[in-house]
Amino acid sequence: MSSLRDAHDFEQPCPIRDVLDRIGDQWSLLVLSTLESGTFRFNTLLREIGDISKQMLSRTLKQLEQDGFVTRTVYAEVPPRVEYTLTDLGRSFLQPMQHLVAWADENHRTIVDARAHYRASR
Amino acid sequence: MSSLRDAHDFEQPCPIRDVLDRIGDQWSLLVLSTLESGTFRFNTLLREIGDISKQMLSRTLKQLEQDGFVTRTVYAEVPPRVEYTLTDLGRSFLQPMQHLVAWADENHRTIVDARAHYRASR
DNA sequence: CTCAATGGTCTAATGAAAAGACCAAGGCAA
DNA sequence: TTGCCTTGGTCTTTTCATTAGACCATTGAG
Repeated sequence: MSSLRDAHDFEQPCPIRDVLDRIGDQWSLLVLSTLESGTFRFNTLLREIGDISKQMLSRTLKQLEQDGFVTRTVYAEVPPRVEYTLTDLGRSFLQPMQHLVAWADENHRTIVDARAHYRASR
Repeated sequence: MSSLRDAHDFEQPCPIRDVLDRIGDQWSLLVLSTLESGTFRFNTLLREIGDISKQMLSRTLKQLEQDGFVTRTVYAEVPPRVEYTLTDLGRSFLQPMQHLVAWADENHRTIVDARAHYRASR
């Protein structure tokens, strides 16, 4: 198993850095976790997420589709209907993410306190 | 335990979103994982990471210090010596990250293949 | 006396992201 | 028949973050 640090030994495109580059942006995680609860149309996703722009949702979905996390299905209707849903890969990715979520829950207070303490000591 | 999605129920600052906002940027993870292997001075970190700018390293370290992931120690020498090291919190954070790293290793090929397939089907 | 090294900060140029106008196609109402 | 509505995007403009690189104070070495 490689470590995060190996990201700089560019023998090949490094797995972690490659994955984090895609997933570690502003929106991917939020889109993936929204899709966790089912299939969504474009505009529904937009409303669900709330503070993402059309452009970024479009771009993020395109990347996620490209990397095999999400499938895009177009129905030949008017007005058009396009549905997005998680692939098995996408679902499996959310599993390690849960560890991170759990950690965040456990340690959030500590972090908030650290910030308060930092500000107090300026 | 809250889910990633709860990020939008702004009762309080949501743990996950709060943590991801800080940690999910371009550099924090890379800095943290570099510090995993010990204590570093500013310029050494700069060289270790390689493609980060002074400004961003400075800013990233300041945030990590603020959130309690990293300690900053200044020695009254000339030229100045400033050392950065992980706190217990910082080290504990890298634990759930390992799950993500492992996932990336396991699934990287699948992702690369998905990309190739996507490109092929344009 | 000058030069190098450290840990930064400041400024100017570049790149990415957000906001919102715009588009095509057909259904529906008047 | 003339609008107007809806969807899923894209294009353009403005704003914001990031980068590259100059600059700074200090002092020990040559």
